[in-house]
Amino acid sequence: MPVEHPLPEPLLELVAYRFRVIGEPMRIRLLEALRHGPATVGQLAEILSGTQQNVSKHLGVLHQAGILSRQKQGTSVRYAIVDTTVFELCELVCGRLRQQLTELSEALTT
Amino acid sequence: MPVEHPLPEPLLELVAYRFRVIGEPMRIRLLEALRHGPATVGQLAEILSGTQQNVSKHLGVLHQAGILSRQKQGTSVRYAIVDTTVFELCELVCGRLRQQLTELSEALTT
DNA sequence: CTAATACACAACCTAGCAGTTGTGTAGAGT
DNA sequence: ACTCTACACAACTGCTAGGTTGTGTATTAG
Repeated sequence: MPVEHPLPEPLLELVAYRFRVIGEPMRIRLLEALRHGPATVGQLAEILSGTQQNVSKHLGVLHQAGILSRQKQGTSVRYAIVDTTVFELCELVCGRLRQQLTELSEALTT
Repeated sequence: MPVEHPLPEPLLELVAYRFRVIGEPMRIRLLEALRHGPATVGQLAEILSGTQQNVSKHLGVLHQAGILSRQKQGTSVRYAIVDTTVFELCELVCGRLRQQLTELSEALTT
């Protein structure tokens, strides 16, 4: 069943919050980095050239939103993707953005 | 072709910005209201119980992002959806949220 | 021309969030 | 016990953006 309209206010807040969680470049980069497999905070901080605290903070946000899973391994913590729909979301937006850009360039050249 | 990884920084910013644009309850409500057809600023302000200025501001953001079209009709301005992918995005998130909630309630009852 | 309508723009206040810095904590090695 | 490593938590700063208020602009009616 499709979602009823209008959306109830609490669900509305949740949906908006979910979009805002993904609406940060750093967090998208973290999701991209985790796309090919789990990684620890330190690994991600090194790959993305971010501070440990900042990366940990963003990972915490993604974890609390239910997008990532957290697993302790000794002193390390491994994060992994559990909500793969985020990639569908990103590709939908990417596709639409490229469509907009091509339309714009066509409008400029004609 | 799928988007290359890692995403280049400018595209990353655009994608993140697009998510942030949709990541506001008021704007989602505006999109929902426009789902069944175009409407003017005044109509939307009345339907959603918002001030004219605030509604106009949010509509401007959605228009600048290429999600809405703007058409003057006398003293009124009619906005309409041009990017229907926003609804796919919302339904993806809604579906995922409901799945999370059911999983959570199941985990609580067992 | 005057007035009313419908909308957008600008200034302001404020809340929220990203990023940094400092500190606390838990596990592994010596 | 001591130390190092890896991570999280808390406090602080600065910026961004939402909401309100006030004002400007264009169109229509009288």
